[in-house]
Amino acid sequence: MSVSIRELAEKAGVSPGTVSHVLNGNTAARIAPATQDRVRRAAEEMGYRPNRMARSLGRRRTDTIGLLISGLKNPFFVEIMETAERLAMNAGYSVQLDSAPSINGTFGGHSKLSGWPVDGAIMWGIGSENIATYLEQQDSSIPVVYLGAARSGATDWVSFDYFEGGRLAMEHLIGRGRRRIALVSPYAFGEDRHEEPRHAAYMDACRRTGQTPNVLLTDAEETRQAGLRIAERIAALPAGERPDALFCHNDMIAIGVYCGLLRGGIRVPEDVAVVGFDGVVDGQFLERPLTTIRTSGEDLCRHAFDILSLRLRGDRETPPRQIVLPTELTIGGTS
Amino acid sequence: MSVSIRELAEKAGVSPGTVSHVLNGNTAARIAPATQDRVRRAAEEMGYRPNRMARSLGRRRTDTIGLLISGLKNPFFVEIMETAERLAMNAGYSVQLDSAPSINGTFGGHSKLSGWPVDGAIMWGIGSENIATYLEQQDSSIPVVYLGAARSGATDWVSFDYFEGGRLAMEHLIGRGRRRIALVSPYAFGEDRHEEPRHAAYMDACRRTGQTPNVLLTDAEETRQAGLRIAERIAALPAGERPDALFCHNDMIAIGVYCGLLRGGIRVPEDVAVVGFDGVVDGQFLERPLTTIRTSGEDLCRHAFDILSLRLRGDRETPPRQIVLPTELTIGGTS
DNA sequence: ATAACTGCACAAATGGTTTTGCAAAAGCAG
DNA sequence: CTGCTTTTGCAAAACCATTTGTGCAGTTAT
Repeated sequence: MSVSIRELAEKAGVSPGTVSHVLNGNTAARIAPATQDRVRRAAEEMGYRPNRMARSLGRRRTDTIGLLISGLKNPFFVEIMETAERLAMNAGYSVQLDSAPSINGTFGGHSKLSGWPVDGAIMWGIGSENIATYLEQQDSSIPVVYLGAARSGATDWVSFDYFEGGRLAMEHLIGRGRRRIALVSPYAFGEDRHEEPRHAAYMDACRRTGQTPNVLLTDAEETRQAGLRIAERIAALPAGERPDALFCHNDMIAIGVYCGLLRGGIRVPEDVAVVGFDGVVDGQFLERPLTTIRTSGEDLCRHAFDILSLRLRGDRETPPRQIVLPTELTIGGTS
Repeated sequence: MSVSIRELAEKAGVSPGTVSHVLNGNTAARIAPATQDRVRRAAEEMGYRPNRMARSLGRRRTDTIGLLISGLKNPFFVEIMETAERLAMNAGYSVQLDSAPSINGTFGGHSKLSGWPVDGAIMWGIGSENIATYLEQQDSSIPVVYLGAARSGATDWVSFDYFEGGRLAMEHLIGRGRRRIALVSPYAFGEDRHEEPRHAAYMDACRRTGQTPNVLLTDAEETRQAGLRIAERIAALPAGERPDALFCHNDMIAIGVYCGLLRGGIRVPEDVAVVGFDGVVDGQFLERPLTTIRTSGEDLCRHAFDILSLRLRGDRETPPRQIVLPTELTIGGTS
């Protein structure tokens, strides 16, 4: 058992309240320097650590932020996670991670969330069901910063300029003479995410260059395996009917696609060019680095944390911060 | 603000204690069915959720297990993490993740750990400093199951048969006629980890086949970047002085090595064979799947969790469980 | 002598759990 | 039916480990 504030108080010859005042640096309590010394010394000697449960209970805050993201199999989210962890630690917060298996995976009821209360949260804001479940468990008045998609209403969010990213990708492919570009996406048009800006950019570019849009769906998956399956379907087509370029919704899919194309005997980029999205490090460790639209998960998370810090410090009233971060074309060897 | 047990009790017309008994299914308290109904209904109506801090404080347990692992950039650890999360959730536990940036990265003092108390922990047992720091923060009497390395003393642990894995890798390479096999490892001999069984297996095989051992060190890193650098060094050698095979300490390194060799114009496996270790999914998404020694992070974690469950259920006295899991050679296209 | 200040103990509050105890109801022998 | 024991059902209180505001004795300043 660990040592309690009462034992420590006894050893230092003061009351528990005094210990608390000293150790929390409560200057309003005006504890004599000599007493402070005694308390601190005793705390050191006994290896006192305040019980975090009791402390949070009394203070009505946990010094913890929640991080709700969707599947660490995608290194993009690992980057966000590690950044959040780092920033939070430096600011004196802990992180409670709640990671859904996939972007569309549900937590299957609140029992699948950790359930620990947090002071605020950062969440990858796609699966609205997950968000609702999460907020239901938390005091719903905690500040939340959403990631990865523009949101309506007075919420704080940070996202990327996905439309511009899509435009960059399409421009690039078109500039390389591709005229039968297909989009590989987990999302069908008209579904819940019909506002997907990458789709819009794709459609836009098709229209401008007179191409017939061709969307290859991965059944809501965003994995390498899904990409692989898409590539197999493409490889099975007669050479004349194949797209000459694939704009993939993210790098995981693109990596699977790339790999599947090569295995199907299709040359990349000679026969089919491949462009991903996100700029995860994995894409740089193919024999040809993946052409991709780079986004910085670190920047994303940093901005989100800055906003959250602001709210946690009490600024609940200033207008919502809504940030759109730039994207950047990284030309690799697959296009 | 959320509703407290007192408010709920008032609404149901009972005392707070009774509410607690009902909601926790305390049969010893013999609450009349009708009263139970009333309480449950009121709880439902008011959306009551017990405050987890208060609950943990009173019960002296957190229903949370700690998971101390070393760097989710390596998908091997993601697999462990997700497994732990899943098993814990099903058993009614939450997971508090504490992830060091890398296997040798230090947390830099306890402020870098989340600091939330847990009922028990599973930890990847390499960095002894991290472990000490961690245990110092926790009630040191909590049960801990170590992962990934045999440990002395009466501790529970689960590991793989790394020596056998190393032997499999070396046999395989030797069977394919390789006679200038180098080991790529983050650990020098004689350092803190001089017991590293993969080294032992390597040395063993060298001795039996009369090869001169050749250990290429990555400066304690286990990343793709480190592997890439090793490959660059190899590519810079005159063809005659190059190893004809590389046995890499893990898949991350192997992927970097593979990639670097290709970019250096070296053919894999014709000029140099590459074998990894772990069997992470990333290795299967190179144009040639990586030959590797497959280990199941899921099995590892499952066993660890079983043991931890046992201890958490009160079995603290039975002899330590120490489990060594098998490894398996997966032949890909890089050897 | 009175007012202001100093330094700390004290106690209430946080939101639960769990043990104890007691009144009322039920069971049972006479 | 009475008087005793047992059982039932729940309130009450102690406890968990801390924070924080109040109050008060003792000291110093005016």
